[in-house]
Amino acid sequence: MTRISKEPDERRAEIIRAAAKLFSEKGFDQTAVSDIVHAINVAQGTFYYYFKSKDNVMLAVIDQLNDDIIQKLTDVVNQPNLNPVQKIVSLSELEFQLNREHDPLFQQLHLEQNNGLHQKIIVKSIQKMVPLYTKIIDEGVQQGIFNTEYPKEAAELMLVATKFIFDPGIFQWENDEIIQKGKAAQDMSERILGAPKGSLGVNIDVRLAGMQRYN
Amino acid sequence: MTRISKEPDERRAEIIRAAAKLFSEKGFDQTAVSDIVHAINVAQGTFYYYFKSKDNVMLAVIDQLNDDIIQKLTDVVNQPNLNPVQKIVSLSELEFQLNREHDPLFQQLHLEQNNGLHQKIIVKSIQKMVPLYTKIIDEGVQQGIFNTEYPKEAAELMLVATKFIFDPGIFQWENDEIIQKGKAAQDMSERILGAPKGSLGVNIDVRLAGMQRYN
DNA sequence: GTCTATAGTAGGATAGAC
DNA sequence: GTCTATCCTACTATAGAC
Repeated sequence: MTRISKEPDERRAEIIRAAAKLFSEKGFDQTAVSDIVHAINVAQGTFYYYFKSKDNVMLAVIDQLNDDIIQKLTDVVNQPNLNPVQKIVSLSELEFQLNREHDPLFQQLHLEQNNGLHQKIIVKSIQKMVPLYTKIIDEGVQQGIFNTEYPKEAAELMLVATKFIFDPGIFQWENDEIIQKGKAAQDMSERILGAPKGSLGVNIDVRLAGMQRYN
Repeated sequence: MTRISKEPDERRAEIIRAAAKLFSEKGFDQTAVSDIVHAINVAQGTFYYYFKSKDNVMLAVIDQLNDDIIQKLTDVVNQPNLNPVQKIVSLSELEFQLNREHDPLFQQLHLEQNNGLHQKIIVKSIQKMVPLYTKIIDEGVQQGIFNTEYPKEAAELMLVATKFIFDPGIFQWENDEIIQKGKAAQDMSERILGAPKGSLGVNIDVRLAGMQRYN
């Protein structure tokens, strides 16, 4: 085969693009690395020159999508005319709107065999969201709406708990269990943040829906 | 090779034993299924007759160890002469004592490539511990020491958060971060359970150490 | 129902030439 | 940076023996 050299960034992007397409169409497990390289006429070795593993290219694909979402969520946090409670609610609503649960790409991750990859993606997503929630909680504390000595840890705990507990790939619950856990999450969030009982109850349905979906 | 039939349970146990030995000695990834079957002179087909996959036999190995631990923890919960706070502390102390973090078998699970398997094991462990903590919290509520409408969900939230956050295979923290998160965990646990501030602070050092280790 | 022997497939990953 | 060639090993298939 004739050798065609490209700019590293371009080649890398090319691989990601082809991988994303195939993962969506055929599924992650059904797509072999050889499929990806055939699609763009490069050798298997070239793939491994750019990516450590097949999992790794999936991570790159997801990262691109997530960066987009994080940017939009950041805009909400920086809204000057929302109070902290409104911001938390808006964040949940936006997560719900932007959720990719039904994107075939994300469906792949809920399969048992992709647990490891899925976990990495959840952890990355949490790490990006923690600063956003921390900032809101900090504001709330300053304004006397919330009361906690541990804003960052509270954000982490709530994010880790909800992302993992409500992920259908990790725990499987009945519908009534999800409703109960949603109510509990509201109660416990209020306690952790030192917010008045019921204050985070606005739009609880939307928040619940969001919890079950976003990864 | 001559054919030797054994009781299914015996054969199964034999495979688990051999696998545990090899996984400990050579590592999980470095042990091929062919190594396991050679060690006990059975055919590859026999292995797959008893286990669906290599991951699966690792799960069986870990399950055996965990059942042991759960039994001992259950004994603590059933101690009649301990109050709920003492029980929670004792449970943490015992988890610390029995922790297998330094067992080479468990070390394997913290390797990146075994994330999926590791997660399954954590989830299983949480599912077994939730009833224990729920029972303690229920007792505490009845005795007016705790105050929550969601004992089970509180147990789940605390377990999920601590097991995942403090697992070195999932999140990596600096020492000072761990200390800070330990303090936060105490504060948030008290809030979630509706326990007096500082009431869960007994032996915080031991609880912290436990959190970082047990999977 | 339990086990062997054999043969093979699939596909992720790597080494080393160019 | 790219390619060719090859490795490795989890897993499957099967046909038949106890």
